[in-house]
Amino acid sequence: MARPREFDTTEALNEAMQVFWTRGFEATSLNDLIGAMKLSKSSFYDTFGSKHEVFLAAIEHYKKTVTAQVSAVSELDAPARKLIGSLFERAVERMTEEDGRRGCFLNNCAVEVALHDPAAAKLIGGGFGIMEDTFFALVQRGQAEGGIGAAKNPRALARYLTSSLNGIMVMGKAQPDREALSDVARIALTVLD
Amino acid sequence: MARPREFDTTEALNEAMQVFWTRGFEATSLNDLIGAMKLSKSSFYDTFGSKHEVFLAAIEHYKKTVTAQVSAVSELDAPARKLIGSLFERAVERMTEEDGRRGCFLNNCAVEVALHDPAAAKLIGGGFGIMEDTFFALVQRGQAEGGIGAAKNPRALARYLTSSLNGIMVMGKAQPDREALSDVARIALTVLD
DNA sequence: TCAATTTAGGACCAAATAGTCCAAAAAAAG
DNA sequence: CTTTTTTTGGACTATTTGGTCCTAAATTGA
Repeated sequence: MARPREFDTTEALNEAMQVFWTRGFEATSLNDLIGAMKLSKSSFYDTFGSKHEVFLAAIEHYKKTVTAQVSAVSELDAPARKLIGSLFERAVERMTEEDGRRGCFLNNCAVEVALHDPAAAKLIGGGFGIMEDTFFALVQRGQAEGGIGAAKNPRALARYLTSSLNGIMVMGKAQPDREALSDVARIALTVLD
Repeated sequence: MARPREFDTTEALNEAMQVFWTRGFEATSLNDLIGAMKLSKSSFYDTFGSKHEVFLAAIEHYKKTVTAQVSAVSELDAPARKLIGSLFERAVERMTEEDGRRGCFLNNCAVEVALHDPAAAKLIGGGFGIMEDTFFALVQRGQAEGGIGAAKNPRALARYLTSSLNGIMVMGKAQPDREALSDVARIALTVLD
């Protein structure tokens, strides 16, 4: 049952996430997975149960790692409004880079499977919730600092920012045009005035 | 070669679009398709060539039909700003109805296949372009009418609106919460002030 | 009604799918 | 070094995949 000492379950999960991220759930085959995770078929089923279970675990893994990165950015010593801006900027930039065009894993999953996979939908919803909470904290900070209009409902603003970021990433999939995406990001953030 | 007189290619394409729309490209099988299109396998390949070609044709079909509906709305006799608002409202409403949760076909396709299917990506980009143009016309009208701030770049605003609508639909996939989506839509439109 | 054309059904195909199972290798523990 | 525990590779399964092809049925126009 226990894996050999040097086997890193988290790392394998990370590889699985990468594959699902770039190819999507349906287009990822078992062979793709065990290839990326560097384990045998038998070990795969031993340890993870099924393709679907790995998929759910990969979403969970994404939430832990990527949202942690975003949270880290949000705690940098800079005006909150500026940090929000840089999160948007980075998204635009990534959508116009070759390896960044796969966008946000949660976004991809939401669109591809949420409708037919309730378990995944729940995890994805939770992931968006984390993003929202991150923005919420930033907005509150920004309102205290004065960089963001204090009259607005910070929870609604946080939702809006999460949604906007997702919109930019969808647009970037079909039209990875930096100018256009920059326009969108810039305008989206004027709401914070 | 020619189909029997009463066979409606456009209607078959419409059925194909419905299936791709609700299931996505990868998850749609040949049997799903010929079942929905009500045609034999041989006729399918005779007439449409391959699954992928039907997929592209379905995207094209969507552009013709759905974007035409949107254009129709945009020509109603009401303030442009109001019309934009009702387009957003309708999107929110649809994302919270059972059969509307599949969202926007272009959005789904962009996220699922654009990265790996250049032919599809091109069509999808064109589709977003049509949406953008529709918003562009509305924004210009709104600016002339005075309902939309005249100082802003209408092209950039149109891009922003397209992106925002897509963002709402992604959020709706995982969190079909009407209140939350309404919040987002309302805030998104404050940009037009 | 007859002959030409077009369609449908389904047999068939090779490849790929997710998943099972076991014998053998390898590692760990003593 | 031996025994026990783990892990592996790959054979195997049953099903499904997209796609081809041919025969028989149906529809057509005359």
